[in-house]
Amino acid sequence: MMELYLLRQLAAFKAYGTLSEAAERLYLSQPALSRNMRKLEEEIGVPLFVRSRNKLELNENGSLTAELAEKALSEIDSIAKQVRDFDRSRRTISLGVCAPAPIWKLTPLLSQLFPTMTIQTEITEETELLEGLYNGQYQLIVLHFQPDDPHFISHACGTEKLFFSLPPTHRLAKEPALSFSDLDGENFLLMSEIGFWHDMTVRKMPHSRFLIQHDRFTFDEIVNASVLPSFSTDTANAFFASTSDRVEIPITDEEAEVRYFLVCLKKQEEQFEQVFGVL
Amino acid sequence: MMELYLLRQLAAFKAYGTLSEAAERLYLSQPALSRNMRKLEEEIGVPLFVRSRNKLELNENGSLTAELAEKALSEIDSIAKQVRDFDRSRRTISLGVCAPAPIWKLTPLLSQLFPTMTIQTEITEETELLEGLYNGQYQLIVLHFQPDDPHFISHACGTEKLFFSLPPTHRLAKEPALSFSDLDGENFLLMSEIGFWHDMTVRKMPHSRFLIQHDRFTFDEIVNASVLPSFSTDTANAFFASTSDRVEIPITDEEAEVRYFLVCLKKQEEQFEQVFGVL
DNA sequence: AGACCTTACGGCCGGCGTAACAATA
DNA sequence: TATTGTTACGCCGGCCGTAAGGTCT
Repeated sequence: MMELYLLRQLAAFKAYGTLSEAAERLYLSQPALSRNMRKLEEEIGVPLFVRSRNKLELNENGSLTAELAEKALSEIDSIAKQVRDFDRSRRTISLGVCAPAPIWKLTPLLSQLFPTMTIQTEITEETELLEGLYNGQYQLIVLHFQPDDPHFISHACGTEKLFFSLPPTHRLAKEPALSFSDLDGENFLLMSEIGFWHDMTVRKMPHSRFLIQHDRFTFDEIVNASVLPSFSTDTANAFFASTSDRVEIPITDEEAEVRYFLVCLKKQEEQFEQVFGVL
Repeated sequence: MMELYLLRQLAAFKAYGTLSEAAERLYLSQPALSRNMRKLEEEIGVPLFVRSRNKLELNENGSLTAELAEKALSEIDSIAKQVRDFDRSRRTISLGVCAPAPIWKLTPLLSQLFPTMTIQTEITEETELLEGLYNGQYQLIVLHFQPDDPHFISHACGTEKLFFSLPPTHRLAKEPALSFSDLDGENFLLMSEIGFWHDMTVRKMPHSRFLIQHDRFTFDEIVNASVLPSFSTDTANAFFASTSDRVEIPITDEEAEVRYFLVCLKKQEEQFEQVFGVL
């Protein structure tokens, strides 16, 4: 009955070359290691070492054994990790979204409907979302359009409308509505991690520069303390009361208003039907 | 440090369904197994079982663990075998031949030149010999023709000439020479394990039947006690003095005399150059 | 009552460390 | 002399078995 500690010790001997060195690395006395290598040799029943009077080396059998041992050991050692990962994935709902807004509504909802599950969210781009839904990385995704893949099932889960957020002193602050092109060329303050909104604004205002802030608090402070234009959305305002004196001006381009769709694999429809029911 | 006996025990529990049954199969007390399954669970750190008051079942984590364990265990258990096989193959020269005669000369020769090696011989057919030489199953093969594959190196290693062996009373026993066709239709006594000679005689004498004997002693006795024709060869006669009163008549067909060639892989030429030198 | 799992307690075997020795460079 | 490997001896932790108890059918 091949014992694991012998294989570990053999692998260490192969790695470190001498019994003394290997024993030290293994936190083991050197005589113990010497004994155990003999034991392994006897157990397998063929010579694994060439023994000079005070030198020990692996022969071909020993090298082969050590290689096989390394492979088997790494497999054994990975078992616990694989099982833990599997367990965690079983207890986790991974939600991939194309923008932050859907998270604000869906996370509390999912937590309530699946109280034993951990809700994990990730903002990334469309292609990654679709791929991730296929390969099981996400159980649920939110897109800003309705996918037509028959393997998916989807349901509208809210809208979001983008506004310019201008200081009252801005030359266009009195306008009732504006288009992207009206402010194209001005520099904007922008949060990072806003999903597709980033790509959209960059695309619609190719002459503007966007000053990316990674920290929400910093962003708010700079917005209040500067005259740089920025963006806000109806959804964001509903969730986070803002104390700034900024003027919010609707954007007339049709891309400035999006409908979100919550999507899951058809074969997981049953698992999430409650969620779709509530929406 | 994942211990193997725990995985073995888990695999047994999966296989037999209850702790009691598994413990019995493992020659282990049932409480010990119960304890150990708990220990494994704690070591991995996630629940592996669903525990009713007096029932224990694997949950999904447990099933996964058991599967991974089975795989890893079979790998571990095969290590010793793999190493023993490797060691044996290292100490063995496998010689594949197309007929028995070359064995008689080559086996003693190889034993003498490689006194620490075991010489293993096998009679099989041409295609297997060539394939076996390629894939390492044989280090040396003997064919009855010279192969032209550039990966091989070959050297003539003797000839063998086939004779009819007829009782003195046979109607053709006085002929100085005969061809296969002269005796086609008669029933022959034939040894098994004679390699290509079997196919050749069957092919050259399609109307004859061949009475196959697997035992040499039986064959000799029947030859002496019957009037059935059989075969002999010059090489066989040189190695094994025969006491029968049979008449040996040369066979005129050109296929009745063959030249043998010893073949090895070119890249192993060095290892066997002594052998080729002696031939 | 019988089958199953769990907890508690004590024994024992196996792997380890210390010590002492032999050989090489 | 310093380093390496081997042999001898006694300790101790961990795994096991027995015994006893609880739950379900």
